Amino acid sequence: MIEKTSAGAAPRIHTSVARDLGVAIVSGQYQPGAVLPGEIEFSAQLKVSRSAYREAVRMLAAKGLVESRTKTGTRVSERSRWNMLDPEVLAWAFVNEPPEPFVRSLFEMRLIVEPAAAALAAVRRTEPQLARMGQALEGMGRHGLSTPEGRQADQDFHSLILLATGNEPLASLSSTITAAVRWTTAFKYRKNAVPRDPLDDHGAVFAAIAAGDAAQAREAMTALVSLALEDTNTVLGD
Amino acid sequence: MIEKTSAGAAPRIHTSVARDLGVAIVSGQYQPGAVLPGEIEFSAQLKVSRSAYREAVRMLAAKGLVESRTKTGTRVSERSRWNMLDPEVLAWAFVNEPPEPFVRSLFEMRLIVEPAAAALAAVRRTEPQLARMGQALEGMGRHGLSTPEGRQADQDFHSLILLATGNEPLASLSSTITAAVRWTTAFKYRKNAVPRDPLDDHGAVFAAIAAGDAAQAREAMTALVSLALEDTNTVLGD
DNA sequence: GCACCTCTATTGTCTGAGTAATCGAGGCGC
DNA sequence: GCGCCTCGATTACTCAGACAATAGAGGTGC
Repeated sequence: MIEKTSAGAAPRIHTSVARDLGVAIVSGQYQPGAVLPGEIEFSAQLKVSRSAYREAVRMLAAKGLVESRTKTGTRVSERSRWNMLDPEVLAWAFVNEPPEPFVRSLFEMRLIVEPAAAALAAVRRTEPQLARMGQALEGMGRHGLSTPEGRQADQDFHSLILLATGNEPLASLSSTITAAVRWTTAFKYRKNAVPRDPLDDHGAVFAAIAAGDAAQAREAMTALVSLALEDTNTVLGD
Repeated sequence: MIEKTSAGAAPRIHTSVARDLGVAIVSGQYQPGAVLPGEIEFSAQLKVSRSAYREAVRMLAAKGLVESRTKTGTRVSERSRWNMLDPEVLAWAFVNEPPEPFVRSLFEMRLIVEPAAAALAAVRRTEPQLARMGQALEGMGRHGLSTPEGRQADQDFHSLILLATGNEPLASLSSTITAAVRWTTAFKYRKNAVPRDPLDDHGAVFAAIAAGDAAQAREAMTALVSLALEDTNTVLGD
């Protein structure tokens, strides 16, 4: 839950190279099918050793962004092979302003997954999980979404619901969805379009989950995400 | 769609080391929190160079399975950080018989995602996509699920539906879900529990999508996955 | 007992060399 | 001319060895 992001992260070269290349790829700077310069040339150009460069490429390959073959070289994979659900890939997609259809797609996915997850969580959540949801909700109310603490609490809330489904693959979507929540929220605030206070919506979801009412939880979560999508649409000028 | 798996794949050392380690981790041979032996010792033990070993570790780190820190060493991450939706991780999970709750979780996820995807596909699919779905369906009927060709057609069918949603993040679940379809089907047949012919179920989904009937598509897909889950339950002895 | 310092073990980074696989060109037979 | 085969060059892959940087452990002084 409490992800320590920037603090203790020692800057490792292969990681930053992977990040830079990854951002360049997902933002379209390298089109799918394009071949990267050879290892020796490219690593020299980036002012890093071949080993560090190769490790970076391995990371990108593990996320489906590139494929390396002897003689052919390293080429950018087709978009359909990209692992868009990988939290890092998603984060890279939001470094530059992502295309509007992509943001809508994320909300569409949330509208599919989160209501169902809320329904499952309503009947499966344990007491400690419920307590932590309450704490997150309280944190949202206390700090507000304009502060990092409040946003963290928001993400925690959504994450906890997915966790409470007791479904591990579904919980893996947690990092993806919280990333989506994080970036779209930041996006909205960057545009100075501060929407309604979403605390009531979250409260309704929490109440339904606390009551163990699956149908109500599904409905409340649907409303929550729909309203968030509306807000985003307003910002995007729909 | 047509994934060339084993054919032209040259065996690269870092890939096979990553696979072996990945399988060992997801099958619980290395518990979360456990630290792997040091690079030098472990790479020597595996009879590979340190560079190859490090590249393998970078791949595992990219999938969230391990975390490396100086001095601390490389340790297996908490399960909640694992990228279970990564196609390779999922494949690794099925190398050894995965725990039963995990298989159920996958079906639960399919039950959430696929009906919604079918509904979207019904209203968004293009004619070429519909044609390819028809071909896949025909391929299933012609070869049957006992042949690799028939199973491939089955996976293609499900994959095409996710693709036809026009939702990129959702389409990323395609490889995950087809992997789930692949392994559970193989699992069932390995147990010699050949179930009903699922062709009619698929036909109903196809018809609804062809007709552009979203509600009907959702319903038919729900029925399809539910029946598949029932079959699996029978095999698992529920 | 506590704060600080040193020391050591471990990953991170770099360099340079040699290996293996693959694609394309050129030669050969028909 | 056309198809097949051989050969060579290009590229990623693998290996070995060295040094740097960092974060813990353990000792030291107060």
